[in-house]
Amino acid sequence: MARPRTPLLSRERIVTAALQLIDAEGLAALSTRRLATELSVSGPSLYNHFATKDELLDAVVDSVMGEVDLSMFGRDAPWPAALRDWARSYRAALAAHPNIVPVLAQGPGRRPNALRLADAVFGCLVEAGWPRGQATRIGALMRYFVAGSALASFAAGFPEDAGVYDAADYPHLGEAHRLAEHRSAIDEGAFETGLEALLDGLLLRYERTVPRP
Amino acid sequence: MARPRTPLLSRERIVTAALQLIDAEGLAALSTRRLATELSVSGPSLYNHFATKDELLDAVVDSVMGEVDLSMFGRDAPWPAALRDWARSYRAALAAHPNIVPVLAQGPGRRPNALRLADAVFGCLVEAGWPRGQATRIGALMRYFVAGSALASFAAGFPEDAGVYDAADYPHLGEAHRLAEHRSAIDEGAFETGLEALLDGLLLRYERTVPRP
DNA sequence: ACCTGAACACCGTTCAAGT
DNA sequence: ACCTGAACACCGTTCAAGT
Repeated sequence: MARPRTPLLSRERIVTAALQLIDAEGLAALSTRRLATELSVSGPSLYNHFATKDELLDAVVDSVMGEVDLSMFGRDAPWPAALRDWARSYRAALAAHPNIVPVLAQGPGRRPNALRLADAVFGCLVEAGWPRGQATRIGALMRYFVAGSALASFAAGFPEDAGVYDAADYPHLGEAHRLAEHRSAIDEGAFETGLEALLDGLLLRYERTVPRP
Repeated sequence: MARPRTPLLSRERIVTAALQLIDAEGLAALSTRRLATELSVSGPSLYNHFATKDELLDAVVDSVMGEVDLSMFGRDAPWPAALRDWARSYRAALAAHPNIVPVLAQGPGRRPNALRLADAVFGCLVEAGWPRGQATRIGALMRYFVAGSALASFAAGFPEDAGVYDAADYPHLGEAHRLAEHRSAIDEGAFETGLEALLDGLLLRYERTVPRP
């Protein structure tokens, strides 16, 4: 067939299909050939739109970042409230696509939405009176916490069969096999507890170090 | 040659070589064939010791977990101090092997060292008077923070060329290209700031909710 | 510019064969 | 029990060829 009159593919169509595949079958299921098949196209076609598979994955991550709400930073709410809302929105975006989270390891890179996000958080903190160095650190540590909560989903990995938890080896884990029953509730609770602790701790530091306006 | 008198391989030798390869050249460089070559052995030999590549990766992660110091939990230090020491040791272990961090996504699974670690933290908190539900959450959220700090190394991904940060697009990131210069210092500072904030916040909660002994 | 089929070097894994 | 070579189905990517 060669080149069609109207292009069969676009970066956007490819990214959408890739994310769907990753969501449905996991990161390992995403091969360029499989993805091409899903798009009714031959394997090498993708290389007209992305130079490498890594570049495609980068775009997929950035599309997830694009789902994160940043509007709370434009409403001059107090910074802890804005940070709380943003962290929840960020976590919700990652939790909706858990299989992509390991790819976050590459850092913000050149992804426009990731940079927009970093910019918004940093701007909010500086405007609130945080010194720029502190604002950088706080932006980073909030990202740590959110990314970690999406990556290291705690309950998810505990085997469900009680036999694993030999009492002699793990004296305190006797009921850990029950965790799997309500894993998402535990992750949610741990996230909320950690978020509040983090904000409380940061507020203490703020009162100690930032002069009143 | 077939079977040698004394085995050429062992799980331990394979895990050590795999971690070395991952540290030196990244996760993508670890193929079963490449690893086998590194061990002067033919590809399929590994399957006498691990059922799949995933099982091997699991063992590699657990060996890193084995580097985490847990001795602070046996010294009846106050729980915030023990948690602080443990978090630092945990982070140091992951920072020493950053390329393996994405694999943590699989959760503690059946990895004995990961389970031992979860057990120690949980036990310390329960002994300090935290209700079991809270202790579970706190163990999880501490892991989130540490895993996230190793995964989402904030500064690492910022491109070094200033041209990326068009002032119109990212009004607050004008100096972000300088981050790369001292990325590890920033990550370290963000981790320490977050850790203190987290512990301060948890201590507040402790004083509010846990009755004095 | 954008798609195709053929091709290259490389995967993870299975299996029969050897000792 | 533990290693080997051969084989299978599958990768990411390149490239010349087509419109």
